[in-house]
Parts: sequence; structure tokens; C-alpha cells
Amino acid sequence: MSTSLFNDLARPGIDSKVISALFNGFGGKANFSQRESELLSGCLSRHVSCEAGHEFISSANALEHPKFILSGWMGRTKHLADGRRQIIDLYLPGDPTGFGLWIEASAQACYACLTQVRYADASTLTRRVAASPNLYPGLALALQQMEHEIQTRLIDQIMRTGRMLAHERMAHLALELYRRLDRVGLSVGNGFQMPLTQDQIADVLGMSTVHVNRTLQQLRRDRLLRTASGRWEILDMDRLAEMASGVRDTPS
Amino acid sequence: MSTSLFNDLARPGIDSKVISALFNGFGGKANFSQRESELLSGCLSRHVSCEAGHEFISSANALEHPKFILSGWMGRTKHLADGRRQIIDLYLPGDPTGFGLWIEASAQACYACLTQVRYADASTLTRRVAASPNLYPGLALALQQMEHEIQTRLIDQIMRTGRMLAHERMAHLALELYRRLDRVGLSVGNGFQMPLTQDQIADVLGMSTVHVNRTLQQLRRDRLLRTASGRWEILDMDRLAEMASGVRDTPS
DNA sequence: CGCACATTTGACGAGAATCAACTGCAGTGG
DNA sequence: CCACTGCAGTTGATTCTCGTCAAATGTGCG
Repeated sequence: MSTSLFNDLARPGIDSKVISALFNGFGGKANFSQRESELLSGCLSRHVSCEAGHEFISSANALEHPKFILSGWMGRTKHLADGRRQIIDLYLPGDPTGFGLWIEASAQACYACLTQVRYADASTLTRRVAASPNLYPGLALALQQMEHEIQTRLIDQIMRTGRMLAHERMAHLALELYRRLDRVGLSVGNGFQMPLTQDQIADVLGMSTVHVNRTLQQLRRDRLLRTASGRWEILDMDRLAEMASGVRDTPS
Repeated sequence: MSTSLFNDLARPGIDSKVISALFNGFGGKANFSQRESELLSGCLSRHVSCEAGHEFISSANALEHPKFILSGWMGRTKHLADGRRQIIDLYLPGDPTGFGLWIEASAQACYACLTQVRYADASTLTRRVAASPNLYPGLALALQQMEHEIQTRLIDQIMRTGRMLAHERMAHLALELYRRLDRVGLSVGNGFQMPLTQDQIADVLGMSTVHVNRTLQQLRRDRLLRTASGRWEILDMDRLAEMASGVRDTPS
């Protein structure tokens, strides 16, 4: 990793952590050469802002516009005919988004800004790496690892919505978010900033807003989670993990 | 496509359709060169049988053994601590399986034979294509398209388990299976052979066996589906598609 | 036949959705 | 300053979908 490169890019505060994480292989195990760091650096040098609620519609057969998220949260969403919404997958600061090269003709999903978002466009990076992967082996590897991680997250999401109870889903999600944010240095003690509304959480977990609220209350009563002023704090990592693994407790 | 090559491989009956479909790009849009057809042909020349119930456990960090399914159905499964099971994704004849190159250290999922299965090992094909994608552009493309199709299926699965009602899930699954089997020539009229037990369907859709049974009865009563002797027949494609899209009908 | 297995049925209860109202809070403007 | 607005969160009452348990029926097979 070439420290000098991202020092120019890092802004005071949270950004530097995110940018540093990106230079270290998007949370994977890849190492980048000088050439690769330069390509990445050029890509990250221009930031774009986007307000909460904005949606990037994926047109049929179009090449997606891949991005690196620098701050804020995004989500891939899909709707049913009567308006029910499901958030397929969440994208946090430091995550690459929209890197899937082939978009199916069928109505897929769209990317929505769940909060205000700042991102860097990665179209040229994608194109260069795809054109000559031999020149950018580290980036090519990191992108592949990233694709695999997304698949892992989708599988977890299927477990949550398919077979887990409400409080198990919530515990599982809390742990996933904590681990992902911790990896890019955005955890605060045993907690993290949680910008999502209960409505949005409901759309992630496939349940109603009211039930999200009641489930959170239960986790608070059981002293597993503290949720206050846009911040979640995990009070008992072990018991939360046990809950998320699907052990059916004897009711308290 | 070089017809002469797979004629040697095709066995009487259903197999020839599946093998022909594989030579035509795994249901994607890729075209294979002579060299690629030969590699594929070599890969498909040896068939392995595997009884129902057998599971391929994916060991941590191990390279999966990719396969082409020639007959029978497989599924990727994941379990919770107390035994609840979710079938993440189904693999039908003509589908490539286990092609994900990097398996995470964390307990992922395992591949289970849901029926008796015959398959062809694709390890060498995978290795060669990964080593020199320039020699096998068509295969490389087909594999990438295949990865993308799997992601699309996972997204559909999240929609089903996350936001759809029981009868909508069933309708949606029936249509997916019909389309996939039809693509490889395994549809029979408006129907197809359905080897899964109601238990297995329940684990796919994230519901209980009893409820699967009752939901199927409802679809039969509504003259949308006929299910008899291991065969499903779609009686009204349009209404089933409408149901699967999430339109809430006025109750009959 | 008898066995194993899949499907079907009924009764009951648990988990979650729905609807509607109410609270709390920050911002806004009179 | 305070009323007014908008939005997220909270609560209660009710309904509904679906799971659980247990038993019965059906089906293929050695």
C-alpha cells in the first residue's frame, strides 16, 4: 500500500478511514501495486454527492455505473406490483456498488440512496481492469472477492428472510452491520452509527415497521442492544451471536 | 456449435437435450469455438452418479468442485443451529454448480443432491479457462453470465421469502422452474417433471410442509396448477404470472 | 402383506401484519 | 415566544397468515 497516495485524498474525519480501507483491498486480501494504487487514486479523487431518496434505475442491458461509497448508505431495492418493497442488499461506506457487468433485460433491481451519499465513480477503473486484468491483478482479484462477498451477503439475507424469526433476523443484521463497519474503521466501541429508519430496516428484514419497533424493544429489554439517537450499541456480542445462529432459547 | 462433438456424448432420451443446451452456451448468449467445444466435450465425456441425499460439504477455503448437472436436481443448503433448513438455490439439469472460485472461511453452504443426480466434473475446465481466458473467450463469458444468473436467482429468492405471501411464492417458483427447464428442452407441454417432495419445496420457499400442501391445494382449486404424479402443469400462465408479480387480487 | 415414506387433514396457537391513534421532536414561520 | 407542520417512533386492538402437533390416508416396493 502506498500511503502517500491516499493522504492527498483523505479528508479530515471519517473519510480517511474509508479511503484507507479501499486502498487495502476493499476489505479483502488483495494487495495493490503502484500502478493499481494510482488508478484507484485517480478514481477516488472526484467525489459526487447525492441526496437521500435518489434512485439509480438500472436500465435494461445497460452497463451499470459502478461506484465506491465514501459516506452514507445505499441499498438495492426491488418492488412488487402493489408497492411492497424489499431491500435486497445494503451498501455501506467503503463498499463497491453496481459492479455487476451484465444487467439482465428483465427488470432487476435499482440502487437507492437510503441516506445522503457521497461516492466516487468507478466506471473508468472498471473498464481498465476488465480490459487488461493482467496489468491490474490486485484490483481484478479484489473485484472478484467483492463479488463473492456480495453473494455471501445475499445468502445470509435468504437465511434471514426465509427461516429466521423476527428477533433472530434483527440480531443477525446487527452483527453483520457491526462487522462490516468495524472492518473499515467505522465502529464506535461496540456500536456504530445507524442512519436507517425503522421503515427501511423493515424493508431489509422483510417485516412490518411496527414489528421492527417491537422487536427492537425486546432486544433492548433483554439488554442485548442499545439503540439511541441514531446509534446502535451491542451490549452482549455472544448472546446476540447465539440468537443470530438460530438456537431456540428457553423463553425467559 | 459443433454438432458432431456432442452427438458422441448424447445418450438416448433426455440427456441429449441437456448436453445440447450446454454446448449452446449454458442458456446464455455465448458461442463456443472449436477449441472450446473440445474442452467442454472432454469435460462432459465422463458421467458420475450420486444418490439422493448425498451432500458435498464445502470445506473452508477449499476450491469447490464445479460440476455440470446432467440429470437430477441439486440444491445449496444452509442450516440454523436448531436444525431449520433453507435451500438457498436450486440447480437443474444443464446448470453449472459450484463454480464460485473463492469459498469463504466462514461456514457457507453445502450442495445437496435432492434427487439422484448424474453430473460431469468440471474442475479441469474451470482451471484451464481461469488460467487462460483468452484461449476460451466464449467459455469465460458463459461462466460470467452464469454467475450473474445465479445472482439474479438469489435476488428472486429474497423477494419470495422476504415480501411475498405463500401462494405468491409458489406461483413465482413454479414459473421460474418452468422457464429454466423449458430453456433446456425439459418442459412437457405447459408443465415439467417435479421431483421435489413438499418437504424440500418448503425448505426452498421458507415455509412449513403443511402450508406448502395447503397452498398447492389452493392453486389447484383455482385452476392455476395441476400437480399429479411427480409432474406440474401450469394451467393459466398469465394468471400465475400476475400472482407472482404481487398483484393483490380481490378475494374470490 | 408390511414397511417406509409422502401427502393430506383437523385443531390449535404463535408470530406477525394491519389499522389507527398518539407521542416526541426538530424545524419553520408567524 | 409559541403554534404549526412533518416525520420517526411508539402503542393498543384486532385480524390474519402461517407454524406446530398429531393423526390419518395414500403410495410404491421388497
